[in-house]
Amino acid sequence: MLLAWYPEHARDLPWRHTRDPYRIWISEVMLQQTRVATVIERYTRFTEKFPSLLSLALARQEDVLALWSGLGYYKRARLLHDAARLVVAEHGGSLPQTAAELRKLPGVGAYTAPAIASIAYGEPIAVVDGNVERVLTRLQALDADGQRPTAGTLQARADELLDPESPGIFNQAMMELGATICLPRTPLCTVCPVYVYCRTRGEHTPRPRTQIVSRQASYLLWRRPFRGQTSRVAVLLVKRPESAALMPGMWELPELPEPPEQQPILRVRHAITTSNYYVSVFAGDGQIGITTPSGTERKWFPERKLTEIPLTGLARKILMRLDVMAKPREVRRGKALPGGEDQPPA
DNA sequence: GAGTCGTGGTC
DNA sequence: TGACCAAGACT
Repeated sequence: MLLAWYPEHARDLPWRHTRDPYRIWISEVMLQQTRVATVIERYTRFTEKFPSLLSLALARQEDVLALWSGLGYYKRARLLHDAARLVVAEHGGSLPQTAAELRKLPGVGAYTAPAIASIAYGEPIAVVDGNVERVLTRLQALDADGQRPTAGTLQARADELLDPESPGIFNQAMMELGATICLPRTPLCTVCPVYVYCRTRGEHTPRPRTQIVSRQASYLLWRRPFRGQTSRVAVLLVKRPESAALMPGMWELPELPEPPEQQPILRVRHAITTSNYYVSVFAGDGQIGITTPSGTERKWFPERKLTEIPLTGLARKILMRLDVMAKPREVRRGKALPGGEDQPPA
């Protein structure tokens, strides 16, 4: 029933048009904790720039991170790059073909290994992601005792249900069901293809979350002509230390310890995992001193270089809102965005 | 096993 | 507006 439902209702996604294990791998890593809609555009750009595992392995880490900028969880990009080099060095450039072997690659965990193995190589092994967990928990009332089922229980139940003839399709169908029908808040039980088998019909206790705290931050946007050319503008950026726990080695605007006595040119809210940052951006002109920790690299970047360096998501957001940085080309419907929409208030 | 790591969309 | 949360991995 699920296998019959899937072809009719599956979304048309770029990575469903390929059987290239490398591309499946890229898509799975990008999709980790990241929405499909966000990944689509990034996947396309990434695979255009790095069309093969070898091209990725040969790339500089900075160029990989630049393409990842804004996607979040930058450790994924580093581990992906490390894994690509490892595959070239130790596996002759071809991905391992079993979940057990794939699992040994950095960044390939309990979900991603079976996902690649089943989708790209047809190994009969079930995936358990957030969707599958929710679907199974509801379908079989696995939290009837008030406890969330363990990973082992979920994997066992999923493997029991798996169709060994079409493991890749089955796995994607389970995830698709969770993503489009068996939704977290309001499951669409009336159109669910497995409604008659469902023990709960949507009852489900969500997992507890860690609390969000609010913080404030001020940043400086300092622009000046680039190499004396009045037609080109450069922006001052600082590089986060390689030792930083958060976003190491990525470029951002200089942060101000205190908000200066002037009106900000932009206010934005930016959520970073467990913190909500209320950010003010001030125009710099050399009057506002910036004190960066010793050893921190500072550099003036011309506008056109900004797309080529690993910026933090917040820096990208600020530079795009203030029209310093061009927005990435709009793909959908071929409708070019008129520049300069979403202007900040004066 | 719980904390941590980013971000943008949605309601 | 603010809380929720997405095809998780790692420590």
